[in-house]
Amino acid sequence: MSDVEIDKIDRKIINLLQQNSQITNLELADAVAVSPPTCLRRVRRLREAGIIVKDVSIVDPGKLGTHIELIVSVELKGDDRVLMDAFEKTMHAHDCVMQCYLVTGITDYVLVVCVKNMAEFERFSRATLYASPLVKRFITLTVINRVKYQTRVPIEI
Amino acid sequence: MSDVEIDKIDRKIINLLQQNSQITNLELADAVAVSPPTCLRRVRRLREAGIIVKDVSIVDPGKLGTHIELIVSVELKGDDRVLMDAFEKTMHAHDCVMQCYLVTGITDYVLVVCVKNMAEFERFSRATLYASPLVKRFITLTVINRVKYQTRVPIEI
DNA sequence: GCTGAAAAGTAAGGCCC
DNA sequence: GGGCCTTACTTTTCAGC
Repeated sequence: MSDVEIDKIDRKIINLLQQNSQITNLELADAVAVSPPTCLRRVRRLREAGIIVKDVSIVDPGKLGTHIELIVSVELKGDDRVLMDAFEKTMHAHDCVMQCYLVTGITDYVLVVCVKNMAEFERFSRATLYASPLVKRFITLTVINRVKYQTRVPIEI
Repeated sequence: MSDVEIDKIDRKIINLLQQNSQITNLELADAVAVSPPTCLRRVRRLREAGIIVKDVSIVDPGKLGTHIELIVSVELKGDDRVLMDAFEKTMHAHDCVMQCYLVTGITDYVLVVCVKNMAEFERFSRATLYASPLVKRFITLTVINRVKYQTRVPIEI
């Protein structure tokens, strides 16, 4: 949790691991010009500091049968933090909610939802959005095409 | 590219790798109850088929100094596919665009943008949104809190 | 033909400098 | 922070079902 010093080499390591976490420690060490043990120590430090959260495989949902992506804009009735916590907990509980953002502007929450079919979305919206005393209304946008999807956070060297 | 048969074991493998791609082949093989070589062959097949696209480290942007996330809703003037292709190319070219979705509904594109500060967003919007002959108007929502961020696509076993 | 078993190659991770 | 060595995982080859 405590702030950790991040130097140029660390940033290079983060950038490379964000693009390919399968890279071997030897290749990584070579790319950032330090010895393998040093590189390993740095990577471990970044993990322990919670800067590198986890390593995951990215899957192409289009190759896995039918799936629909939706973007839902949720407008709230009020700003009761207790109700909002409950709402956020519900979002965490539902696997189909890929992303959930609390925002300022013309709406309050923006969700990215991934479902197998509209029946599943119907069930989800009934269970969470219609059911919530906090939700005033919501607007659903259907994703035609996921033009860009990048997990990499831009980091300046 | 060609469609590949995906059975229950493959789906289990995908689910596990989506949660942790650092798992060893031995652990993975054990978890899905096949031998390590068989497991390795299956993982390789999933990669070659483009189902597993890549492996990445997930970083906590909050731990890397200042950063602002924005959600931009872009409304177009028309639906000229040539201009849209140009717009999408621009989105790919800009590192700060984390996600870009083409959608149906009250808007046309939804972007998730990550910048260091508002000056950077200003530059980005001038270079891409204001500059585009295709963009009618856009609405910017500032992310207060990234409530949920999941890369895992839900897969039924 | 696909799966599991054993062996060889290779990288990770600890220890000392 | 870098070099060496042990350990363990990956990965190929081969035999069996």
